[in-house]
Amino acid sequence: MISGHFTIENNEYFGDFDLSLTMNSGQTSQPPWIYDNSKYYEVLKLDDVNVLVEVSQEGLNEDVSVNYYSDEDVDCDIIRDKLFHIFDLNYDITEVYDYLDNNHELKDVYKFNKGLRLFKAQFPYECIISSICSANNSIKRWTKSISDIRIAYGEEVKVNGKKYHLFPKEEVFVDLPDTCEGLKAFGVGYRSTYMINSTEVILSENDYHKTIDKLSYYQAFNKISQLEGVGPKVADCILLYGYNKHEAYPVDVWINRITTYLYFKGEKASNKKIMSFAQEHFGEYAGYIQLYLFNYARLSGLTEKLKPRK
DNA sequence: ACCCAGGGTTGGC
DNA sequence: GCCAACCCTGGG
Repeated sequence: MISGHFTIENNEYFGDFDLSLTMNSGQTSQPPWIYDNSKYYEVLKLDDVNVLVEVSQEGLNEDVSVNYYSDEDVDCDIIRDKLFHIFDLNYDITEVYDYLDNNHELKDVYKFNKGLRLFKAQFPYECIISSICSANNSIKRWTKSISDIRIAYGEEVKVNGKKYHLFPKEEVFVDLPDTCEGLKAFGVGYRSTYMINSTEVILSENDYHKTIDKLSYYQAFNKISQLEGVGPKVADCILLYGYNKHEAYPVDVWINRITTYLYFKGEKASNKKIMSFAQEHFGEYAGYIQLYLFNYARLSGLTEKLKPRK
């Protein structure tokens, strides 16, 4: 067993980063990593080598401490690159801060989101399944389903006597015992057929993920929407968290209420209308603004205020 | 015991 | 475009 350590310092990225806030903000890319004794654990697959990372940070913009463990030799720059990708640390987020500052509707938003970043999936596929699972579901429930599926079917890595799991690959997923029925044991309900059928479509293409990567946001949206269980909201989540397309603006009930409250004087608007408004108005900042508005509403008490009265 | 809601999508009209 | 139905767990 090989192990090593490095840190990510604040001056290596632009803007703010808060690991815990990012990890626990309910983004549909994946469940939060395993949390134990103030540290987060996840298995990364790097050039086909499994590496367990142990990541911690004392608070906003503090040094991020990374310990890693693997059976094979790994270059710690590759681990660093992967972590930068997952937490979107290559992105100069101060552009978003400036945008918020210069738009009076969004003035209060930043102070509830200090250090919040996109929490991107290691593999687009895990994001697709997580996002399908999140539809008409609660955060608590879909994250448990996904975690349990990983433990049951994902590749296992053992470090210091403890077991960790990757998300299963497409090939494993379609071959699950009893496929759809078996999946239901994890509390995913009717979404199990969506998951399996979509996986089959992905596998039937030559390199599905690479194809999506190369497409523009708009083209990618149309293609990903063809998957079963993927409507407009889930499609945008997948594009944002799975394929790093920042123009996506996933519209759920809350984003609908918040956007109409801030920009439509509270008048009712369809999700479709809100989506196209956001893309024209926010452009490449749409994804972050959606993330920040959702979290802002959760933390500021705005959700209570916007709940419809019966 | 019953009812409701959860970061929606589907299929029917 | 609008509307009911979909599974299932946790909480009133």
